[in-house]
Amino acid sequence: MERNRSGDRKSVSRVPSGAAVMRVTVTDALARSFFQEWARTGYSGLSLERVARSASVGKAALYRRWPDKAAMASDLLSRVGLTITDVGAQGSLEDDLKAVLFAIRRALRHRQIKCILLDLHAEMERTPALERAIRPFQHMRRARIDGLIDRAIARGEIKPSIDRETAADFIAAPLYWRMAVLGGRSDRAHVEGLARMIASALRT
Amino acid sequence: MERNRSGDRKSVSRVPSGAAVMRVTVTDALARSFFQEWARTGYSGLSLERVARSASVGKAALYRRWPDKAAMASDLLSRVGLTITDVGAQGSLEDDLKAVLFAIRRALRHRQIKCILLDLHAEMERTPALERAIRPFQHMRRARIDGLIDRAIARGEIKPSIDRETAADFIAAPLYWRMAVLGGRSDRAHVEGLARMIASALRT
DNA sequence: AACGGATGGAACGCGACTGTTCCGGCCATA
DNA sequence: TATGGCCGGAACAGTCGCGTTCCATCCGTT
Repeated sequence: MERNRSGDRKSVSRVPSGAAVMRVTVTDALARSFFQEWARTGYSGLSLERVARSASVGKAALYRRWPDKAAMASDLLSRVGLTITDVGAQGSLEDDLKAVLFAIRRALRHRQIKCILLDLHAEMERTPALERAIRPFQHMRRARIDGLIDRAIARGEIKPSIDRETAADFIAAPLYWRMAVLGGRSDRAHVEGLARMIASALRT
Repeated sequence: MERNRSGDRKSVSRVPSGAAVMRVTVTDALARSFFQEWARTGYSGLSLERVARSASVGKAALYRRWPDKAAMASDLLSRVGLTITDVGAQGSLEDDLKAVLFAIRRALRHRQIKCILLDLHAEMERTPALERAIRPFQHMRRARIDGLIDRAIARGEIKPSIDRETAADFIAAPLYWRMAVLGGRSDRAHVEGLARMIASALRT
């Protein structure tokens, strides 16, 4: 085998390409393929070579942007973080809970997000870089739930002495468990029942 | 390179081995190494070659027992299932809950079990064989929780109209979320608070 | 209009894992 | 006591991904 050097007869036709500036379309295609492959194969089975191939992009273009898998994951995750929108304050604890739960449900309904989250939680134990990348998300979620609890305390709906950490666990966990871990569904009635039960737990 | 066939001079010393019956010690060593490696590298990064190596066992001995990774995982998981013991009925809903929660906590305290569970939940989405292997566990857990709920209904502590599925989610999820997903701790007081809050939610 | 760095594509050397096959040696069972 | 078939070890061919390097081409910027 020989390199395809000048002087060789053109072995196969080549598609034109290139410009003096990184093209956003290439970066976006790589990001899309990265998440798609992540959901399909899991993080540890994720091959950057395949990512580039499925994005119809040269491998060199990928490695010019990110040095390795962990850096790529961290960078892409941090970008997604920026697009998260807050849910406003509703009138009561139960309505606040419903708003948060519906937001969680909206995310977990996407099979891709569900798979990546499950995989991420498993991989964090082994790849500290991922844990660092995901921390901002956890803080954001925590802050939102703290706000929710503050409002409920101000309204007198729950006691100020509540263990906020455990309260936060109660809000996120059952829906995640049902949708992500068990792979079940969650309709409107389920979310409303959940909100009622969580509210009852928090009032304890 | 040549095979090490009869007639060659002994190239290196070889440790004696072999018998006409599969040795349980070999099977056990493979099982131990399998779970150890699983926790370390995750299912998809799990190499049977490494499993055999770390068990100090020939690769052939492994492949003589199981045809591939999925079969090995299914078989070993089903064996572990047999060792699960039931927790007896306590006097009240809250005490029943505490018993179940302490059992869950005991399991999740082992880093190895925690890692494997997280990984399993992520991998089930991709490897149907694992889903099939784990189903008996889910049924077992479900049956136990159904029993707990039946007793509480009989005592009049909760309504017979309760959504048992959601109730089961409430029992398992918060502790799993805290210990496995977030990597946090759970002391005795936490479990007791959890039991109180879950009981309150179930009574809704 | 000219520049220069990005582009798709191809290949490289390396290392790892897979599933299989062979061997001589050994020992639990019948 | 005889022996069948398991044992560790080693090698195999094949596949795959890694991270790098080269090329000729192209086109957004200045």
